[in-house]
Parts: sequence; C-alpha cells; structure tokens
Amino acid sequence: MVTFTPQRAPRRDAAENRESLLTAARIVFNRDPNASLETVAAHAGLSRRSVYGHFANRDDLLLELVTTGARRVASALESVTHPDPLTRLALIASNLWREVESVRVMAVVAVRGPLAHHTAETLGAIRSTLRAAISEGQANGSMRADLPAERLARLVEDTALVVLEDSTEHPLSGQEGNRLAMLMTLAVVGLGWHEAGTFIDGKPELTWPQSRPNPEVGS
Amino acid sequence: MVTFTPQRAPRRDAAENRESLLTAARIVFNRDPNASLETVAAHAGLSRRSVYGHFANRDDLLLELVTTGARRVASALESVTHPDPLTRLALIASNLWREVESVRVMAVVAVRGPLAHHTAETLGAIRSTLRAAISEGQANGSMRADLPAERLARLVEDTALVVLEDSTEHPLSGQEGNRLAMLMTLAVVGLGWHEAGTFIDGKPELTWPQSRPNPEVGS
DNA sequence: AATAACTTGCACAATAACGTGCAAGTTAGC
DNA sequence: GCTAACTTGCACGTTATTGTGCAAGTTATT
Repeated sequence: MVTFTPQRAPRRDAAENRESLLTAARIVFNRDPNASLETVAAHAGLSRRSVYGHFANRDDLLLELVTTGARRVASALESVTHPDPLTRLALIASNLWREVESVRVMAVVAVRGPLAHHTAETLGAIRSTLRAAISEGQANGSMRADLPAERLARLVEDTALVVLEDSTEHPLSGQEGNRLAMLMTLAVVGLGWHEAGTFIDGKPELTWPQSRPNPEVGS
Repeated sequence: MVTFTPQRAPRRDAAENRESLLTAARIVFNRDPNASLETVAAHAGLSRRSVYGHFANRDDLLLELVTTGARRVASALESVTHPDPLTRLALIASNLWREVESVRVMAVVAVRGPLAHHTAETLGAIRSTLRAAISEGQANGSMRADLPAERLARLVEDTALVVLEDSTEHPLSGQEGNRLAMLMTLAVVGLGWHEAGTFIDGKPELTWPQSRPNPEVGS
C-alpha cells in the first residue's frame, strides 16, 4: 500500500506488478480459492512480501479482484435489452461468455466469508435479469413450462457456469465458446438442438462478432 | 483406530459413533472440503480427539467416505444395460439421482491431493459408460451431432451434478428429482422439452419407482 | 548521478489446524 | 459390579499461513 502521498510520480513498473498480482490471483484462486499468497506471488514472479506493498491484506486483494470483475460483468450485461425473451437470454449467455474470467472468479470466491455479501449484490442483478427473461419466455410459450421459473433460472445460471468451467480445461475459440454458451442455455430452457441451432443462425444479433454497435477498426 | 485385537467384543455405541462421524463428514465436507475435524466432530456430537479413535487421520476419514461412496455408485450403475443409448443415458441419470450424496461427496473431494487418484478410478468407470452411450446415440441420430462426443459427455456429466447440487439447496421429492435428472440430461443431449417429456413418459423403464427388479416389501 | 519508489529477505508474532500421549472419566458387555 | 472399551480434556509439538518491521538492495525517474 503506497500511502503518504508520494513526492515523486509513482513508478510505472509498480503498476505493472500490481496487475501481474491480480492476474496471478485470478488464475490461482480460480483453481484453489484457499491458495496461499506465497503461491500467488510466485505465480506473478514476485515475493510474498511485496504483495503487501500493493494490497493491505489477502481480503483486500480478493475484494479488488471481485469488484473489478463485477464491474466488467455488470457493464457487459446492461446493454442487453432485446424485446424477445429467448433472444435476450441468448444474448445474456453470449455476453457472459466474453467475461468468462470475471464470472469464474466471482463464482469461485462467492462462497467465502466477507466477500459473499459483496458478490451477492452483483450476482443478484444478473439473476433478476435472468428471472425476468425466463418468466416472460414461459408466458409467451417459447420456453419450457414443466419447471417453475425459479428453478429453471437457477439451472440456466449453473449450466452457463458449467460451459465456462469446461472451456478453461478444454479451450474453445471465442466463436465456438460463444455459440456453445448460447446452445446450452437454449437447451436447458427447452429447445431441441436443431431448433436451437437454427434459432441462433436466424438471428443476426446472435452472430459472431455481435454486440458491437460501433465496430471500430483496431479496437 | 481400535487395533491390538480386543479381548472383549467391541462396543456397539462405538460403531454408531463411527457412523455419526462419517455422516457428519459427508454433510460438512460437502459444504466445505477444507472444514476442520473439529467442525466434523462437533457436528457428530463428539470431541475432536475421539475422531482419532476411529480414523488414523483426516485423509483416512476422507478416503473411507469416498470409497464407500464409490462402491454405492458403482453398484448402482452396473445394472444399467439398456440397448437404446438414449434410454440408457436416462437410466444412468436416474440411478445417479438415488446416490446423490455419494456422488456429491466424490465430486467435491475429487480435487484434493491423495484422493484424486482413487476417485478418478470410479469416476472414470462412469465416464466410460457415459461416453459409450453418447457416441452410440450420436451415431444412431438420437442425440445432437453438433458437438464432439468428448465435450458432450463432459457437459452431460457436469449438468447432472448441477441438478444434484441444486436439489440439496432447494429440495425435491424423490420422484421429482429423478425426473428432473433425466429431463436435464436429455436436454443437454439435444432433445426439446416436449420431446424429452414424452420420451420419458413413453418408457415404463423410466417410470417411478423403477429399477427395482424385486420390489420387496419393507426393504 | 541523485534520489525517491519499489522489491526483497529475514525475523518475528499470531493464529489455526493437525496428530499424539496420557490421565481421568463413562458406559456397554460379561 | 467388574472390567475392558470407549470418550474426553488437556498439554504438547508440528506445520502452514498471515501480517508486520526493518535493513539492504535495485531501478525508474528526474
């Protein structure tokens, strides 16, 4: 923690090291939420001691990880506002796919003590969006009606995580992953695989790359 | 650990306490695989010290938990031998449902060090059965062909776990859980929800209660 | 080149969990 | 009711991890 208002500009490499630590933490804690700071530091090519030069303590590091992740996910989802609930659901899945890392970290860490509250808030927001889309889909007959919306929403949520998890151990290209995320979501929600495939292919919004209102070159 | 060949018959309450510990461990470790023996013992109404009267050490307890679980699951699955791969898959899901606890414990603990090897064996057996059924299903056109069998098998596997997990926090009756397990499996494998529903309802083997060749009274 | 910013290694205290020995208690079985 | 089987509490040593202080080094910036 560099407090006391530096008399000179902070060094650039320090910021890089901070990023290295966050990246390392993301990777390491994803495998084992109880991993030691020693492990994280080593993975970042730094000493355990220097972790405390950037973060007050373990929880502080975790908190930053989850907070920035939450922000990413939140901003990725607030753009989803399609009128058709089925398309909306697919878009949610698709957008989540791009934030895999953030989502995974939050999911893994969500159980732990002090962070649980903090995480629940962001996760809660996603959950509401999802619940709404599902209820609407059940109402208009585009989604399965043999399960209560509550349970279906949870199943969709967990299934999405399954896809994300699986993709880290058995990598997929961006496009493949994006499609798989949508396919699985639609499957859980009641569509047969042919149906789901043609549904996606029929909607330009669900095509890759999508959700880029301003396709700037070089970005 | 009662070694040294007792000169008198071992006491019955000791065996009960041993069971209590195993039950407690199953519940506690399911929530948190890193929970302390103190926690487990307390949950069993015993002292931490007495754990060591029944198990050599923490890993020994874990091992017993996983081993008996594995045996249960294995024996539950070796009876599944239906010719139609889709039905076979549904039967696997159905049978697993009855062994939720065992499956969950294995899944949760599977990651840990010394047990990983041991668990992998049993889990591997299930995995083969599953893989075979899926390849066969893809070949005869009853299952989705837009994903490689490998990945589909993993997705089916993980989705089954999702159902089991969800059912512990939001309970289901035996019949409901059984049906949901099958429905989700069929969904992942490519069936639409109507299709899956009528498929199950059309097969007497998939009806509840099923897989009880000798429905003895009182068992 | 000067110097503040940063990293490192080491020592240290604190905590939590494991596993064990032992003495003193309870309790089931004979 | 005797006695062995079992449980318990406590003390102890061990290990892993966290968080801190400080002195000595390195390095980016000016």
